[in-house]
Amino acid sequence: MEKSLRKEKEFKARRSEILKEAEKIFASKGFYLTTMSEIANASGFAIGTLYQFFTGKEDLYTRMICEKLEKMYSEIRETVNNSPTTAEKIENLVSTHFYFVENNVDFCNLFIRGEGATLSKGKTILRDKMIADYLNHIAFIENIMRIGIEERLIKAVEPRVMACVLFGIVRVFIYDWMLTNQEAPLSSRVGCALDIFMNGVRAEVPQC
Amino acid sequence: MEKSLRKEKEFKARRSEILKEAEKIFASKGFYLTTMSEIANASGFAIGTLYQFFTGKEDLYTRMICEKLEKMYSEIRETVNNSPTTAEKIENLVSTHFYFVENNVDFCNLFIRGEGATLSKGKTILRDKMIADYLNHIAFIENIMRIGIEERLIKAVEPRVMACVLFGIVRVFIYDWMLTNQEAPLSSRVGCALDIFMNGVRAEVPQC
Amino acid sequence: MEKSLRKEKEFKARRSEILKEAEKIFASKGFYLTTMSEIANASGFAIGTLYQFFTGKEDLYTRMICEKLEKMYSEIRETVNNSPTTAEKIENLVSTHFYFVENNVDFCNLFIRGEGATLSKGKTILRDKMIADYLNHIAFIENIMRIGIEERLIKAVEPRVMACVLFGIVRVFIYDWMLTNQEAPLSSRVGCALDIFMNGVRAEVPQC
Amino acid sequence: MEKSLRKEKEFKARRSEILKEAEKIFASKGFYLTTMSEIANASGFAIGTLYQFFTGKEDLYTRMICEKLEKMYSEIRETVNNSPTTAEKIENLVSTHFYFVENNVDFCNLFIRGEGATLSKGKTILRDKMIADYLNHIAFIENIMRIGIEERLIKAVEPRVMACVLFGIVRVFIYDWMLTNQEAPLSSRVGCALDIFMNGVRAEVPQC
DNA sequence: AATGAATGAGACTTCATTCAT
DNA sequence: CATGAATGAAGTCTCATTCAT
Repeated sequence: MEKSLRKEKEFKARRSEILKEAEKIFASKGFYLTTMSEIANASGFAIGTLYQFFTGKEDLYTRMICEKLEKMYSEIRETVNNSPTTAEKIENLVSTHFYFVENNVDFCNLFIRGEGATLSKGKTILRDKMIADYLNHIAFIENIMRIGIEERLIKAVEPRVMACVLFGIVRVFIYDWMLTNQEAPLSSRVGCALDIFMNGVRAEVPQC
Repeated sequence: MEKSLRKEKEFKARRSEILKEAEKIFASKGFYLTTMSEIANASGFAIGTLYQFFTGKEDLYTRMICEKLEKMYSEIRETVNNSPTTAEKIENLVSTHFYFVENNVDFCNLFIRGEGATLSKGKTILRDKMIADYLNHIAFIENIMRIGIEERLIKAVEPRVMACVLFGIVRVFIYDWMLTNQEAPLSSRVGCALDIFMNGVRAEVPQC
Repeated sequence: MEKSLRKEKEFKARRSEILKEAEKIFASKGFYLTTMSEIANASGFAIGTLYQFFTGKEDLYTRMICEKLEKMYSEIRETVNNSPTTAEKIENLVSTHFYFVENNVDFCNLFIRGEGATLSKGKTILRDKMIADYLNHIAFIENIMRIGIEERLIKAVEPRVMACVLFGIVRVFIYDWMLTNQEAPLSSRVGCALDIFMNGVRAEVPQC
Repeated sequence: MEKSLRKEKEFKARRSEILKEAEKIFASKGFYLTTMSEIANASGFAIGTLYQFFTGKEDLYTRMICEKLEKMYSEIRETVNNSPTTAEKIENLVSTHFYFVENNVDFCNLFIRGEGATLSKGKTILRDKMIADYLNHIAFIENIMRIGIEERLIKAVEPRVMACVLFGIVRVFIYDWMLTNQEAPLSSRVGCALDIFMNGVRAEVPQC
């Protein structure tokens, strides 16, 4: 019992180690230019050993992406759900996302690269998963919008559209930050992003 | 003279034919799962013939992407530059982009897939080109924002940020439309997108 | 009649032009790394035109070699046959050979490279031809040796062996000269080569 | 330790097996007409396995040639160096060379064929190596000549020239033997070759 | 007769996966 | 359970040759 417990633990530790190293290499070269042999080398295991943790290269890649995305989304959700007011929820939706990106630059590079929509011939598992994740996340934001509308914080237009816009703004800030590699941390842009989202860019019409 | 002219024309026509078919296949399977043999088959040429038009698979892919992007950006710019007012410029910036996407769904799929940032081992030509294109486009939008600020149409915050946001909104509308494949045409969302960009999502605070 | 004569002449001139250029390229890169396209370019004809003069790449190569070798051997033979004494025959056998090499360095490179023994799968035409040429030449020298023996200029050992040795000495002088690219002309070594051939290297035993 | 030793040994055995089979095929068809697939078949390995021992076809070919030449030259040198007198050194220089040829007919065919001076486009590694080997060997013989001169066995003309001549004689005997495929073993010609080298072909002038 | 674009067979090489040790 | 050598399918690209113009 104890023995099997330790084994279980060791197994997970090794698996994590592999995923960690794989992430770096995949991030720098993409799925196709990364070889199993490289991952084996980097993680200190033999090639054959990788196949005890994953059914193949594609599985390794897919799980790496999925587990990391899972982590990101759950972090965002948890923080948002724990925020008392809607305004704070919205703010944390953005700031947690930014925070994750800052701490996982390599991983996020994969998405700028964007690879992986279709890996092997027939399968679109990863593509489907990523679309599902997107739709899920949009639905999650949409819900917040809906609450905001009820609370009269947000105007009563299609909440889904607003959710998309917010997500689009988040994504473009990330994209721009990763490409331009600014000195300022991404998280310093939260206020800026939210201001435009909330108030738009139109100049204030002077009130009588 | 006449003869060489016709040859020139035929050459371009064949090259276009290849690019057209390659676009479809690349769009459906990505760079790596697409084979030269498939492109040859689809375009009705022998494999060797492809190499008279392009130096290799990578060249074929790169040129296909670049030429199409060139076309998109020039269309957008032309329309925008011909628009008399800033408001119209902004509107056309969005609508022309949407229009292009609607007419080039296959091609745009490549970007959802996002592949191609790094193709061969050392080269990042395509990646660099795409980043340059992005920065160029942002600069172009930024300029419009700047004019808008002078005209007091747009509020006086960093124009580059507003440019990014506008681009992000455009992109997320495209992304969402391509994933959900709505019945409504993408171009029907222009107004909606612009409204949020201009006015934000905040509920109107009732003025006393 | 006159017309066909001019045509005939033009045909030969073009053919020669092709062979001349082909020789240079083959000499610098060998048979396999030389392409028909290169030869076409260098000789100023279209690829297709080459096939009006030769049945293919192999034929072009084979004829180039054969005709040049033919020229060399006939030059040697003519000079030798016109030499009055056996001593002069032997001297000219060497000097004419050296002279040819000096004037056809490119061509001779092909033999240092030595390529061409077997070109296409089943055929050994060139190999056979070159072996035949070798044996012919040896027989020719052998005959001179035989005469020398009769004249008591040369000692009465197997004339074929002496022929081989003479040929071997000629060849090694050529080889060495081409590799070391000495400033001194190859022909300046004739005396030296012949001295060893005639007298050997043994120190003179002082006669009582 | 013991294990890795056995592995090392097995590795070398396999590598040798491949080289041995490759030698035969290369010898019969030359570098370009030999395919990796043939070598794989002949040696009983899969194509991919060849690439665990050699970086490519060219490497395989180059190493095969170089290692064999190395063997030949070291055999010759060892025997010569162990010979007490200069006369014996010279004799063994020839006889060991002949002996090697008799036992490596296939390999030596490659040199009659002579291929390999230039393999791939830019590289002349093999060519350079072979030239270096030639010059080395000539220098080695030259040294023996020099000693012979000191000992008054050999006459005092340029030792390098005599070295070349001796090498040329060796080579032409080999060449002739391989082409005519005589029943008599090559090694039976040592005396004959040396006699001409030492004494020349001139008829003895009858001493008073 | 001259052209040179098109052809496509076939070579080399890579690398995910397996399996005997 | 770990290992890593062996496998071989499959992809890219070259280039001699053909043939319509």
